[in-house]
Amino acid sequence: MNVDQALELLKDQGYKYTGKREEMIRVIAKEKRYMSAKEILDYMKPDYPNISFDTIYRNLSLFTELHILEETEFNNERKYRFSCAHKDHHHHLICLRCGKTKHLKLCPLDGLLGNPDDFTITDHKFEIYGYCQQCE
Amino acid sequence: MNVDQALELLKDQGYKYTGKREEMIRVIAKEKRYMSAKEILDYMKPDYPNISFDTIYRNLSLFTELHILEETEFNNERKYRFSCAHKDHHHHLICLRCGKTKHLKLCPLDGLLGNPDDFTITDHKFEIYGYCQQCE
DNA sequence: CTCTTTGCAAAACATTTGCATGCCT
DNA sequence: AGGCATGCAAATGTTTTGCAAAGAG
Repeated sequence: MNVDQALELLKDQGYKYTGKREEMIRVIAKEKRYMSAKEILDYMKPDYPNISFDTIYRNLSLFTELHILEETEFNNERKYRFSCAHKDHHHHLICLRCGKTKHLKLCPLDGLLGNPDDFTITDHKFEIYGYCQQCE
Repeated sequence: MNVDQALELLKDQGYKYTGKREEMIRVIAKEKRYMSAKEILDYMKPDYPNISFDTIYRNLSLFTELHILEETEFNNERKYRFSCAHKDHHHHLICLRCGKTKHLKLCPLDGLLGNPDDFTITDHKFEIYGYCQQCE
């Protein structure tokens, strides 16, 4: 999904266009990495000095609901991190320092032969952590 | 590792034996599932009415450091479980409601052909979430 | 006796909510 | 105009820290 499609989706679902929403999506799309709410806020402060955490959080969860963003946690931080969603199911290598991501086509669930009979699978997480070249 | 080995390890490392530490380890070992700090606290309240979150958290992070416990997060909460006897590298199916786990031999990293050259892998996480028979 | 562990209280921190005002459509 | 979006302030919930008292070796 690109920025324009995301904005289109918002509009289609009856949500309003605001400059803040657009900038939030643009920043996260441009960075191509998992960002914390605080990082996103700091990015927007220059353009919107009064912007508050509420707006960031409210929009982050809206975007996540609409599958515009993906959410994860790592580094034991009680912090959500967000990045742009893609259509295809995929997983990530994630840099523990800067949050940068690399895509991974491999999905380990493909190696499983359907549901175990005593457990209903609803979701899964496969992430590889480490350090990218710049952060090494 | 079993409970006695865990207590032994504590002693060997110069940490003191206390009834609270023992009960914490016993409870988590007995439950065989991921528990939150609050769940552990509630379990111990009857025996130690004055026990506080500080003690729980301080001991949880000590135990995790010593690899007596494993740590993960889901449902937006950090959870801990007793690190079981399995020496082998493994992953889990985890019940999102009760935290119960099932072992999984499959490790997706085995399907990867070594390190990508621009990313140093240090760690990974593969967890399957869903609901166990009782919680369904 | 000495050093660790604990409880208490309060701080730190990320996140959420109520309410009144402001802005998109 | 009408309803969603936002800022402010305050609440929530989890985890952490400083300090003095209690407990283990």
